[in-house]
Amino acid sequence: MIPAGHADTVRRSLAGGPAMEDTIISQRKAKAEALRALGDHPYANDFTVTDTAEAVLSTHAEKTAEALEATPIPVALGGRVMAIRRMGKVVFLVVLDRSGQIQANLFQDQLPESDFQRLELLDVGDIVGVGGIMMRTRKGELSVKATRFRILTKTLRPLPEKWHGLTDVAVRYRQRYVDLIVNDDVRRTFQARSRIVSYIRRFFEDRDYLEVETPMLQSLYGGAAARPFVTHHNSLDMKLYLRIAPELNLKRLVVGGLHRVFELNKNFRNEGVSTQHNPEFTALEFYEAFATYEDLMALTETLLEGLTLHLHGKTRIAHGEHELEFARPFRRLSVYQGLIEHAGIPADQVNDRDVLLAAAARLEVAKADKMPLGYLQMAVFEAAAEHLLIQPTFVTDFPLDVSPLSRKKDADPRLVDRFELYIAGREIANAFSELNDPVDQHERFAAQVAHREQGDDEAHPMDEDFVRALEYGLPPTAGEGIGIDRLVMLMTNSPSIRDVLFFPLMRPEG
RNA sequence: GGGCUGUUAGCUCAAUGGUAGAGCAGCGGACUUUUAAUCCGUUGGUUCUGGGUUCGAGUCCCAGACGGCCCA
Repeated sequence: MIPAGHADTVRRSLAGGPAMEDTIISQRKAKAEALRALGDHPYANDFTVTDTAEAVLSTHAEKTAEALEATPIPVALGGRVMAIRRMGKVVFLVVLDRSGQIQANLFQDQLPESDFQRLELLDVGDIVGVGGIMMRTRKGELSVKATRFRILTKTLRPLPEKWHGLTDVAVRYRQRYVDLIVNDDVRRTFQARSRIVSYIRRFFEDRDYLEVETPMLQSLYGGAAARPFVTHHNSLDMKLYLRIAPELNLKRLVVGGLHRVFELNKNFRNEGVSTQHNPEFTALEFYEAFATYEDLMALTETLLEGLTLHLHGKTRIAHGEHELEFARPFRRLSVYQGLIEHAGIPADQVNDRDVLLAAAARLEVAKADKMPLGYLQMAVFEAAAEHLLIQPTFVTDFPLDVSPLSRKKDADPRLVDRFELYIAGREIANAFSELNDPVDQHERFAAQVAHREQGDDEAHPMDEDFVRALEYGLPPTAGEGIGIDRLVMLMTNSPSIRDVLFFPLMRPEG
């Protein structure tokens, strides 16, 4: 039995603290000390785990109780106790490991006496090691008949209630470790995220792309229309920006002869927080020399169709109230077509400022009168069409104004060879044939600087070194960025970006 | 930034302006095939924080903190 002195310590602590949480913690600390008194380390690391729950359950799924008894199958599992059902001389545990849950059956007459006694010091949430053989219960549940049992890590805090779990979103995000323990779907979402990232890496590696990493800390930011975070380097005493995109550095690498590169990494944009936005987010960018934006549409279709099949075994998946179909080919819609079809702009007036302004007013677009033509066209397009683009749709042929890094269309220099992929009403990808004319690039930067001087604080800054790189010759190249968080949201049917980020940005706890 | 809304035991939730409760968890006990085990007994509260109104505030008012939803 447990020495009376230590059992008393446990009981005495019941009289304890003013708050229940403190009482529970002091009770459990007393249990940890009682384990020590019995010669057990309450934070042991010498239990050898040879099996996982999912593997043993699936391997022996077909075996009958008799077969398991005739041919004993030894297993050793380690995991967290999610439930304890005490029946006197038998105790049932639900143990959760990295693969899933399994029941362990602890019969008093199957265990060393000391192991069975340790159950008195066990709480839900503790990490345990269980050794034994596989068996089936009377109800047929494939489970472990324990011949060894140890508490490997004594926990001090109680888990949320087993039935309702943890639902307070603020606590779920701040204490994601608890969320991950008790909410299976959260664990599955992040497992899916990992599979998505790994599939993408393999996809590009298989196509002879080189994965690279370029700086997050930059003395000059660029590659997107966004406001940056600013920081400071102490010993160099210089202002630094967190990158808003890796685009310009990746194109420098293509200039350097790395003709197929991708980077899958973080970007930082100084903007608000919403169900679609986190200031820190993950993006894939890839660049392929001697390719065009048309080639990238085909590549993107292949990537997403393959990814959907890989994850779901089919190309049609549920997302919120919609069903999304990822089978190739995806719909194509030019910006002009969108203005005509969804904003009611007559075909011969898509460049008519007054007609667009009237549409903007009708669609309640703010500050439309101050916008240059291309910005106005996009604002009207987004207000009228964006939310209608549920099935994967390539929006093509963007106005030059809003595309300072894209190649002009040979057939119409007011437009560029660019597309954005919309799915479920949201922008998922942005791609274009790269502008590689250094003189044109310099002029585009100058135009952006002019926009900035007129108050557009998201306008692109001048980057003289990037122009110099182009002067050495960027081969004809197409590049694309894909928002990984938003892609994971689509693939895991998650309504908020916070559901696919382990630790979304939060204000500090009060 | 604006509007609406939430915060009560470790967790999930109740409570006409009138003694803050339940279930789960915890603690004591019974129980050798349970499955949200069951049964008996029982502990536990800065009602987010600070003011105010009131004989009396979890509840009404004001301010603040931290969330959520919608809008910009």
